[in-house]
Amino acid sequence: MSEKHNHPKDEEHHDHDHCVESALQTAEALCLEQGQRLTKVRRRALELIWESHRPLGAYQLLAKLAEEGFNSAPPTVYRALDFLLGAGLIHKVESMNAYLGCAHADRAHKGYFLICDECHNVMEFDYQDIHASLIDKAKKQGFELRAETIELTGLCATCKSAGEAAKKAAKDKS
Amino acid sequence: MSEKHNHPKDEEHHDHDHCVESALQTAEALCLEQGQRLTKVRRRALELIWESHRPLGAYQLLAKLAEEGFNSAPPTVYRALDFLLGAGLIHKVESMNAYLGCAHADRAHKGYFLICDECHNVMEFDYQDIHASLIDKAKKQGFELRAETIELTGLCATCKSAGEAAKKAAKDKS
DNA sequence: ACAATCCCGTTATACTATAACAGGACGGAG
DNA sequence: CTCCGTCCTGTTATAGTATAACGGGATTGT
Repeated sequence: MSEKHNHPKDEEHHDHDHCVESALQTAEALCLEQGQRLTKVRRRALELIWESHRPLGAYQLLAKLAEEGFNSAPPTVYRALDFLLGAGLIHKVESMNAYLGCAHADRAHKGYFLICDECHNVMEFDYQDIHASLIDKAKKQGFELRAETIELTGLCATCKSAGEAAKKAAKDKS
Repeated sequence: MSEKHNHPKDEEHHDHDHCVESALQTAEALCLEQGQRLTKVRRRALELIWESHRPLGAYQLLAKLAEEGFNSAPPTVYRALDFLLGAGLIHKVESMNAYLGCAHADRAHKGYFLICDECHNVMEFDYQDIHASLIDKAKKQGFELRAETIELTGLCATCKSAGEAAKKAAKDKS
């Protein structure tokens, strides 16, 4: 029910290139299906977002695109981002002003995130029971739900143990 | 378990001045208890946020403060906001870059929001069972939770029925 | 080929937030 | 009371995020 995503450690465990490629394939299929155009900028933007191991800021992405000869003005990147967001191919992490490849673009889902304050890695998880509760809850208020922003921040397991180790070392020293 | 908050319609139903006053009292008590100083700017900022009927942007707040003779440079307002956020007296609505009085500062809670895309009103609700699930979920991943951003956007009951009425009228006309 | 639409280039600007340093107010120790 | 340290504020400058507006070029369907 939960899925690790974009964590550097994962590089050891999976072929990240394959992730990117698969995301691109999904994107192409989706666009074809919906009569949308996955243009060069959009396609490359999506690739770059996926290649990054953590959420990418709009201007970081813009810089990368510029390096490759794309236009370097902000609207370029924001247009691409808007398109990808609209197609459900990426998510915006509101609390970071950053953008992340969507791990489940091929099926209906909502993106819930666990964000580490320390290393800024993000795990996306898909939590159907909470989703159902939220919908139900909103409906009871006569509220028609369109989007959910669920962002949990804190310390990931790795940083937590690193922090505890550092603390212990400092204590031993004193 | 849920509580309407800051909705214009509520003006008919409750004495908003009382809300503001009560929030201020809570704030004073809290600061006293924690040895924090609720200075003039901070106090006035909190009041203005509460007086507003929807989330207030930092620069909107700054403008109001400036009108009243406070310093008009951004750090003034961001410092006040940081303080109030830290004390748990207000929330930041990440998806709007705006700030909202916290309805339950006097007890431990997390702020979950229902945000209307149309009228931009926000209802805060307090949803203990979801909170518990999220904590549990994070813990299972070895993740130590620090903060939660739960923002649901869509159409509130009022705007929904207004929208449907408008649609119907358009249809009748054609 | 034509029109309609969608996409992109470009310039300018709005909006959101923080860095850095100096001075002043406040509270507690002596 | 006064000195000291700390917390708060004033001020200037700048970083970072996002959109408006307009014109031109590409694409698609007819």
